[in-house]
Amino acid sequence: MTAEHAPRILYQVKQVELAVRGRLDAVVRPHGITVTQYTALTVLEQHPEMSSAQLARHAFVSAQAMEGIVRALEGAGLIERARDPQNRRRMTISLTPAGVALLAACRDDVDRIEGEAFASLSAQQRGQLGRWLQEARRALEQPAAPVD
Amino acid sequence: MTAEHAPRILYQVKQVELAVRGRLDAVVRPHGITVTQYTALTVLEQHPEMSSAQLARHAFVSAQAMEGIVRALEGAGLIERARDPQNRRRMTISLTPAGVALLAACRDDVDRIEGEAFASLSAQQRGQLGRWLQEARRALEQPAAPVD
DNA sequence: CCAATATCAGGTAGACTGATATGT
DNA sequence: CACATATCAGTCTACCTGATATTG
Repeated sequence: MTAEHAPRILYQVKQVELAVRGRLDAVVRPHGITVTQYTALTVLEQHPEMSSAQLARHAFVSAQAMEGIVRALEGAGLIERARDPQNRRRMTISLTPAGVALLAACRDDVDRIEGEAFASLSAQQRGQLGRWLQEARRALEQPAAPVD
Repeated sequence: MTAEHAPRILYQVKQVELAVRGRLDAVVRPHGITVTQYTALTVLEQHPEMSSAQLARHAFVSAQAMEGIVRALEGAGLIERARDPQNRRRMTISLTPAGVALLAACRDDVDRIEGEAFASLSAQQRGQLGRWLQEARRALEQPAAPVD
């Protein structure tokens, strides 16, 4: 009845993301990249050999937007692209040794932020949280049945 | 031993945020605002009478960055600012009827996205998830004890 | 004088739409 | 010819740093 409007879980997700962004920026900026570029690197770490177009769909942005990010990472020598022999229009992206090294250099600092964020949760609870979030992303990934 | 690097929870949070952004954009863009501006409105809904500087700290961005967002919302007639009689340097922000109406107009669509994202979770599990995320934000908010 | 707030100015990054070239 | 991919160009939003005025 009262228009109290309890915060949504999506609101909480956004709030955590906002809180993390600044901390992450402080970690990755000294390495010369932005948080967005770092995120793209971590996606490539999880999903090797993606193309820029696949990466764009994965991040729910336009191919042109991802192109800019990929070009920046390529210019910095953190990734390299090669024509896919199977599909000559595709360029498969892979991390260079420098890219792998950058991720390794950030790993401890990022783990520390994660540890801080979820300090009060047991390993089991963290697993549960991760699975719920993974399921949420999966659910949002597939386009909703058109209401039409 | 193997450098398998299981995805972090922070990675999952970011992935959900990426997935939500596009969906949210489709909801709020027809109302003439951006996702960032919408987020600021929802923060004001949860925390009335904040100043732009407070809003900036809440979102972990600079006062100047939030100024631009606030000015856009003010220009669109969704918020209004008034000098705080207690502190004449502060401008307290409040939602206008138009701002309240915009949030109301988006509510069902956003609830639908949230329902989709967490369809597989019980009400109890959603409560647990929300509390864990709220705790994570709170933990990240307070600056870590300087390692020094 | 110092701290906080608001705000101007200029710069970069990341997102968009539109258009083009090429390969399947 | 349709579709996917890569990429150029222009524009807008959202962030940044630096500087300034005002108030506490």
